Parts: sequence; C-alpha cells; structure tokens
Amino acid sequence: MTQDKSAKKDDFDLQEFLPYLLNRAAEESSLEFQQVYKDRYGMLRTEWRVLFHLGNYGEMTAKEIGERAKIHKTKVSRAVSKLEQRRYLARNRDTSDRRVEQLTLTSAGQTVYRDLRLVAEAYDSKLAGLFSRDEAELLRKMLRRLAHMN
Amino acid sequence: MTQDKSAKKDDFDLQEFLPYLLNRAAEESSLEFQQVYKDRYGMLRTEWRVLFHLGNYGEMTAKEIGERAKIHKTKVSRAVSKLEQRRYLARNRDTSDRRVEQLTLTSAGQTVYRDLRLVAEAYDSKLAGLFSRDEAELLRKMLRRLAHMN
DNA sequence: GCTTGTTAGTTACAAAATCAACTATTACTC
DNA sequence: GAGTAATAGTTGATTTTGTAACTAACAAGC
Repeated sequence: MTQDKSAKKDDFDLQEFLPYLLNRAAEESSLEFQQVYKDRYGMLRTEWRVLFHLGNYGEMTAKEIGERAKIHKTKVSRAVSKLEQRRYLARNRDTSDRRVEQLTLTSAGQTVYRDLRLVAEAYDSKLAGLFSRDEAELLRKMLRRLAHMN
Repeated sequence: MTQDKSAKKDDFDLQEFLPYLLNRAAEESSLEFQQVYKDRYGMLRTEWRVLFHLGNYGEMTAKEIGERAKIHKTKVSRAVSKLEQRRYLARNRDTSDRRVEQLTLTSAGQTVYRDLRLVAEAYDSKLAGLFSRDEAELLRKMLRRLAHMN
C-alpha cells in the first residue's frame, strides 16, 4: 500500500477531471474580481451579475436576467431588492402585464457599472494574457460550448 | 435608448468575460455528475471531493486534502464528519503527532468511490468528446494554468 | 520546565443558498 | 364570464457556507 501523492491508482486522476478542473479554474479566476466588487461596493456574486446584465443589455425583467444568466428566480429577486435598496436600479411595472417589472440602472447604478466594467476588462485581459490570442479565443469558444451558450 | 439583447454597448460583453464563462461552464458541467452523487449517495460537493482525494491518493490528513483541493479546513472537517458517520472513512490518530488524523476509506467507502469513479470517467469522456483530442488536452492545460495547478 | 507561539482540527454564530409555498396577475377553456 | 391553469415575482423555513473563536497538541526560546 505504498502511496505517493502524485501517483494515481487505476488510471483515473481527479486533477484531470473536467468538472473539477473547471470548478477550480472558475473559483480561482473569480477571486480577484470578487475582491473588488465585494470590498468596493459590498456586493455579492449574484448582485454584480444582475448589475452587469442591466448595464450591458439595458432594460430587462427579472425573469429575463434569470434565464440569460441561469440564476434561480429567488436569487435574482433578492439581488434586485438589494440593488434597489442601494439605489442602483429602479423598477417599473409593465403596463401591459402588471406581473412584470422592467428593471433599469439608475445613474448611480450606471456609475458603479462603468467602474466595475473597467476592472473587469483589465482583469479579463490579464487572464487572457496567460495564453496566445488564438488559444484564448479557443478557450472562450470551448467554455461557451460547455456552458451551452452557443 | 434602443436596445436589443444581443448587442453590446461600449465594447464589453459579459458573455465573453472569462470569470463569467468559467463559472457558467463549471456549473453546467457539474450538474450531471452532481445528480449522481447527490441522488445516489446523498453527498455534497465537498464530500465527493474528499472521498475522491482519499480514493485517488490513499491515506491523507484533512489538512493535506484542504491544501490540495483548495477547500477551507472547516468545510473539510464537516465533510470528513459526514463521511465518517456514513462509515465511508476511518480516522486514525497519528502516533507521532497526536493533533493529526490520518484518513482512509473503509471498504464501503472504496465501493462508493469505485462506483462514482466509473461515472466520472464516463462523464469526462462525454465532455471531452465535445472537442478534438488536441483541443481537449489544450483545454485541460489552460484550466490548470488558470487554477494555478501547474 | 515554563512561557509564548504555531498548528490540526472543531465548534458556534452569522450570512447566504436552496426549496417549497405563497400572492397577484394573466391566459385558457368550457 | 366562471373556473382552472400558468406565470412573475416574493417570502419563509431549512440547509449549507463563511468567519472567528476555540481546544488540544506540539515547538522554540529562554
């Protein structure tokens, strides 16, 4: 039963398992950006995602955000409330269907969005810079495929 | 303010942002495997990871597992307790340093591990099958780089 | 060998995620 | 148009995670 930690029994290596690798890479690569939106604005992951969706695509409903980002509606609902409390977004009842709320960023929200977007752009460049241009492009393509975002 | 949902303002597209893409791909690609360890064995993510570390590398301490998998010690501690309750692993006080516990899978734990490992192997092949052999290899390499697992 | 610091692991409390049930509104069917 | 089903979004209860403080054992310095 001699066992050194780099050897693998039987032909399976956890460290090669794609879901594991993807999770590790995702967690690691989220850390640095998380520090920023957390420390600078006290935001949670779902909150910046909602903020970015509105900043990026303009007016959307909670449902649309949830579908596009694959976030459960209760999480979206709570993130929207938080962002509204902080006056980063405003809700507008849809007149043609009063169950629906159209969400938009306030100008305060847009300011935050623009600030974080700069950070995101710089960070993305840094990460992509680990690879050649072609490799980075291929990586994104493969990730989209895995995420069913084609 | 015309806005269609595929257009991007100002040159930044959330859907191209690597941390976002990585998270989406990681979540999506974890789902199917999660169903199995959850439904079949009522296990949590940290629990299968601990189980796999022990199955894959043999005897380890909680600390070693935490370091290798980048899991916080409280999470490891709780996962170990759960796995012990279910008789999937056994603890052995290290005689030379009585703070330390050497962890090993019981034979029940090994059985579970072997079962899940088969599922993992098949699933990994399925995911890798979305790409050419070279692409899949490159993907793993890039993910390791991003996760600082070099 | 006694104080001080460090380490492995656990526990308690707060924050967040998950799941189910709920309200309000609209759509469908007869 | 009354009754039933479906939909957008919220709320509450439970589970899981994260943070900090804790215990027990060892290490180092004197």
